Amino acid sequence: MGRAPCCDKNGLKKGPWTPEEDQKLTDYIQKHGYGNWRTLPKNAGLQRCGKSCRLRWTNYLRPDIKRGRFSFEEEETIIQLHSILGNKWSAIAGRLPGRTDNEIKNYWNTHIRKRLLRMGIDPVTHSPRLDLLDLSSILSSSLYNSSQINISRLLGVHPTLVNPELMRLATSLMSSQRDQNQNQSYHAHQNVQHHQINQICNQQEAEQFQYQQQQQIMDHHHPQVVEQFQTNFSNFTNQNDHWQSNEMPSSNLTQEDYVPIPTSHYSYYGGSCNNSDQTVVIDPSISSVTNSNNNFSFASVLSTPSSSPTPLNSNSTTYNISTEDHEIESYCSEMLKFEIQDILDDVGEFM
DNA sequence: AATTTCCCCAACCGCGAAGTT
DNA sequence: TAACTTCGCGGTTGGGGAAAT
Repeated sequence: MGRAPCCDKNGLKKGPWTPEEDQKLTDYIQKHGYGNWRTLPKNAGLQRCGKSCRLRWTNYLRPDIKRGRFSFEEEETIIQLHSILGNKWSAIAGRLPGRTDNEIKNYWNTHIRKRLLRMGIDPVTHSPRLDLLDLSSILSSSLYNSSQINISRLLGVHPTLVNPELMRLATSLMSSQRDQNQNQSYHAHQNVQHHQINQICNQQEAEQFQYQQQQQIMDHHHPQVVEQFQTNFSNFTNQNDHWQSNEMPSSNLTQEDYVPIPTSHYSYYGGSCNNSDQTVVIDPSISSVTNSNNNFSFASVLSTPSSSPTPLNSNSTTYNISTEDHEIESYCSEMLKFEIQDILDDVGEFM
């Protein structure tokens, strides 16, 4: 309903805070608490609006704020939570003691998001960029009979930014697609979707549903490939014993903090592919990956997404990669290549 | 050394939710 | 129940420092 008058209309100060202002605000809050933000600046002798004071306190002056670079564990937690919550920065911040929503938001936009893009992972959906595209519908309309598919041109991506294995996978998928009947079992698929809608019981699942629909396009058109992807990822995690299911990350997360992940879309964690199952799956990516380089969780960047309004940047953007960024990125890239290669092998056998 | 471009992040803005009268 | 106030959130902006030219 009503809106608080803007600071401008009252001639209040805007812009960067001075040390004197910081001191006044800190002193006042330490003595009286913040109570009513609207009246606080007047009482504290500040020519600021309450909103500005609140922001300054919560994002900068609060004594429990942790400063400095985000740790691997914090990054992992952010990515994991973002995959579940989307751009709910305050909710994510609530799981990261000492970090503010603003700080996490900034860090996401300036570091993590770019890194995921470089790795070919959509920061909105947390899925490999390829399956975001609904390639089947794009290609079936215009390039259905083409033997050579220029994926990078279709995506508007510079070829060097596309993992060649992903390119191969896309081509393979499109080749198999060519032989399939577009309308095959479509109505059965719709019934499954309807059933799933009825199963959606909480908001987070509802947020995931839109993405699930995209995934189900893949499920519908390429169930064998999807199943192989699952199986391979499961095999990989078992073989390498990387997932330490009893361990928790350094954050305060507990198992109860993780929402059940519906298995109606294909899972990167090796869960069931059965569309009608509603098995509760605890996300194994909460466990750290023990690795000589770092303990960044690969699964966390491939986990179940939620809708997010964050727009994708142009893929043609080039980035400077810091040493630490590069370590994380190269580790994840190697794991991604491992998976894709296995899938390709199995797809080859299947075809 | 000067200028331009890029990048980060503190701060602002607008909106909806929640609370109060 | 409507009108109003306050709070908190997410998206965006722009100043300033760093890097590139």
